Amino acid sequence: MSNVRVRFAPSPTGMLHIGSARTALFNWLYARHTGGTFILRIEDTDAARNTPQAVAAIFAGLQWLGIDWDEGPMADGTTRGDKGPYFQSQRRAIYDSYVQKLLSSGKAYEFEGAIKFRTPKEIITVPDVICGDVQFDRTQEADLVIARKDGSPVFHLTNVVDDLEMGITHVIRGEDHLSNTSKHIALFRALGAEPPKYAHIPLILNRDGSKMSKRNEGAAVAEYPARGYLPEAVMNYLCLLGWSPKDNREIITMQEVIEKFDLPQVNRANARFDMDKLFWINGMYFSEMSLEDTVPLAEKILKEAKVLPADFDVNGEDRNYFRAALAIVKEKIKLAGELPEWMSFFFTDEFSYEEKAVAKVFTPEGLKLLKQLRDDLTEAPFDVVNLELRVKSLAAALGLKSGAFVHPVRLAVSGRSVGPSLYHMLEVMGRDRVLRRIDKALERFSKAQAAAV
RNA sequence: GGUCCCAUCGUCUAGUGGUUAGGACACUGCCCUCUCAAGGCAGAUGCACGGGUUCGAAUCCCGUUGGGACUACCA
Repeated sequence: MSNVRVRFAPSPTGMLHIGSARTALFNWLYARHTGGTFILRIEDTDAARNTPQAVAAIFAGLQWLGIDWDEGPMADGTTRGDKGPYFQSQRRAIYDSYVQKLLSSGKAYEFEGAIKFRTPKEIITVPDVICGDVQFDRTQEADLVIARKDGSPVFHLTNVVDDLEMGITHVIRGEDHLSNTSKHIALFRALGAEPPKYAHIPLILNRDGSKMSKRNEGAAVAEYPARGYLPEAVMNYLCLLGWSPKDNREIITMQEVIEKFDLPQVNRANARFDMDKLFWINGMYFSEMSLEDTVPLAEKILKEAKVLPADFDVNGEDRNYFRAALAIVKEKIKLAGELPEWMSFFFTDEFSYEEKAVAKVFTPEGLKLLKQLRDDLTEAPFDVVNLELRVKSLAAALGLKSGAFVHPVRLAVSGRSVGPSLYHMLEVMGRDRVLRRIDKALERFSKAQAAAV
């Protein structure tokens, strides 16, 4: 156990921003790397934004990502740590006493009802672990308001007081706070305390370089589980924004990152969020995930998409069918969010047919071949090996490529031109379902063609 | 406007004076193939610009340009 104490201090805004999550991640990594303590503190002094739901969004986001904290409020309402309370809204008396202290030492004064900090007019150097020494000329700066007319303390004061009271050793936060830091250092000094070490990490921008605000796509952590992303993938991707294992690897376990992570190696340039790369990383994790681990995830997503009825029991009588279908689809996709689109036809005969594919595949010739194959499928064993054998020998006998049969069948049984491996799909669906769907397609599209002629 | 930060392929990055500037995503072509993925192979694309320093600069310095942050009695 080292004496490192770092904190993540979000304010409840109704969502956990992906950039905030990355800040939390880097604090967490540093704490775990050094064997220090990771603290969660809720900066909820803005009463307007402070709702239980907004705080819950922070807990939910961190928990989903797998970022745990050693001190602070827990999601179940309990508190860990002896430096609390960890909600700023409950620390008013502490702030008041510090304001008083500054007032009585003459370092603050009343101004039209508010309290101003007599900012030292000097050049202050911020020794930043990531950015190096950064100088701020405060000789011309106006004094800083630390308490409003109504007596409530402002951010700069509460932030400094809490970091001081909670024994924070390293402040790891977004670069947007770099220019605030000279004020914070001045406050620490006025309070007779040594400022913590500072590490300002680069910001995450949109793909086009603009600021990622809460309304932008991908800004809210909650979007990721909703879209079927895996927390391990999001964490892995976030680590790669502003930090690198430096050995040309993209996929890396949190255990390894914890071992290698350190502050001086963090990049100084802002990074842009690339959803394509996250998608790819997610695919890497998704393909490594066991089928059984995928089941609950698939169940949730398929039920939300109404592909499965709400009372569908994944361990009930359709257990094997569900798993078999999931297994052959899983290896074709990168994201659980693709599951509804890829699996809906397994569970209903009432699907639509891709129009372009119909025009291309259900030609008179295509339907003739489909009929021929259908009649060939009634007797032979209905398994992958035999199915493939039947299709290939049938095609060979006619001097055709197997695709001549494959495409019409795929379209007939799924309505799609793309999907899982056909022979596996047929085996999973079973003879009855397959024949039924082929007959249905045959009837419908033969009639349509007769009518067209 | 002022202050501060930043600048290697489209994007994320490796690189700390001497490299054919490496990897990954995305992109293109080919192979494989029942489609789509995966996989394999090949390819295109980059040191923002201009000055220095140096025998030698992506690497160090200055300037320009561009991007970002801050500039609240918000956090």
